[in-house]
Amino acid sequence: MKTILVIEDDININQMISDLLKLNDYIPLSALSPDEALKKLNNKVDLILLDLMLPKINGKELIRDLKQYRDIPVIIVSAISDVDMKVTLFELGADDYITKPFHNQELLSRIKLALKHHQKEESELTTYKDIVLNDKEFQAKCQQQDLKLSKIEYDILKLLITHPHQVVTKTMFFEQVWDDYQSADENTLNVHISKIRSKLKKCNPDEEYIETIWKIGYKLK
Amino acid sequence: MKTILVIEDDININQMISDLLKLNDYIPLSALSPDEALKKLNNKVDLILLDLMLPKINGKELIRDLKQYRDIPVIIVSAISDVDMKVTLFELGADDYITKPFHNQELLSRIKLALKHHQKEESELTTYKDIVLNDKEFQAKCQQQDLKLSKIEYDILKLLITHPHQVVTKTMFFEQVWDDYQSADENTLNVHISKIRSKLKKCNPDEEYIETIWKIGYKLK
DNA sequence: AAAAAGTCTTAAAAAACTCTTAAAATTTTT
DNA sequence: AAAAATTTTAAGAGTTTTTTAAGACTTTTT
Repeated sequence: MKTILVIEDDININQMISDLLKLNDYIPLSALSPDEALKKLNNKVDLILLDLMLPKINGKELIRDLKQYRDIPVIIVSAISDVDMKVTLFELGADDYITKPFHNQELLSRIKLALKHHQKEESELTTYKDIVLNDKEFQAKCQQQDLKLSKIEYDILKLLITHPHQVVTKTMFFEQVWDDYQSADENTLNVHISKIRSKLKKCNPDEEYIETIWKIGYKLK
Repeated sequence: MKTILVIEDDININQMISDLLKLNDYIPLSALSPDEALKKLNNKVDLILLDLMLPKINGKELIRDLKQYRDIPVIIVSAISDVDMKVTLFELGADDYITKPFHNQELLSRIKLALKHHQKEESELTTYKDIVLNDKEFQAKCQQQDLKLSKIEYDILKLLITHPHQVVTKTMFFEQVWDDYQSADENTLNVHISKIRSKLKKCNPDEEYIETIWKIGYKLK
């Protein structure tokens, strides 16, 4: 169930959109002003429908503020067909727009599409607890801090995170992390695990991540 | 004046759209079938309006064929509101879609938007921090000063700048900068990076631009 | 409870990779 | 065809990563 924040000052339109969303298995949240919208962001919000209410509010600023906290897809609902403004909104991070009056089906389509797009982008990240691996940037973070892993350390952690709760055997490490697993030494693996643990501990001393499975391997707990 | 190829098997609708485009200072080209469309691509075409005519034609294949030749923005005109299909079309390179029946103004807006988006991507300027690449003049500037890069150096920097914050792997460099990436030598890449760095440092000694990602490649930080 | 086997941590050695510089080879321009 | 510019090759210095090794520690087995 996805939660959608509807930012629209006309209480009737807001109600209408909310009802439509509810009918289609979304959880609507209403906000009649930008301030109210920012407060509602404390809830889990998966997508934002934003009426620009021009010229009352500054769309640029609002989108920046909305996106600052978390990367939530934003669809602009706009009465005007001012294309230049739309371009600017896109540049700022609006993901799509729809002009009033619109067909309900059209709105629902664009919502579904934006959610799928966003999900796809998120899927490029690998996460476990507060650890986030970003392959594109080759960056491992824990508690938003950079972990500064070497390539082998990164590969080892990645293998663990892509097998959450499962035991990753030593053989699996040797096969996947080292090209030539014949020459692999268990001690070497130990040392790398130890280093990863100490780096994780520096970031978050209260959490234990890697569990030793005696004689077999390691797993994330 | 932008040329728009209208692919739509219903001759009346095709005519109607073409008239609308002509009234709004576009040059319409009509195609009633995929085959005809591909032939018309010999003309200068800036944008494609594609009616899916489902299930008669395979949208996936057609978009791939249309885009293969040149990267032209494609807007899907669709009678159905099959969102999953739309997602696939997006993945294949459709840039936007509009569902029938649509308002003329809405169609024109989306065309204008797609053209702008595309132009922006194609536009000559690529920037990162105080580095500016100008493809048309083949000139790289930093702090307004000319960097005097060679072709390979320019290509390397361009590849980095078009992937900000992402790691550009050595393989990516070899594939994109050198035609034959088999013969590529890592040492050669090192030397070019070194030269780019020294030229950047001359321009702006206080900034570090290119970060080495050990065993993987480089990235802009 | 002692011995054996396995694991952890640390530091140092070894290996792998990168950087810079200069000279050789190639390509482009004059 | 010579000159200029670019690209590649090569080599040594420098850096980072990976492995090795040793002693302390933990779990399992006897």
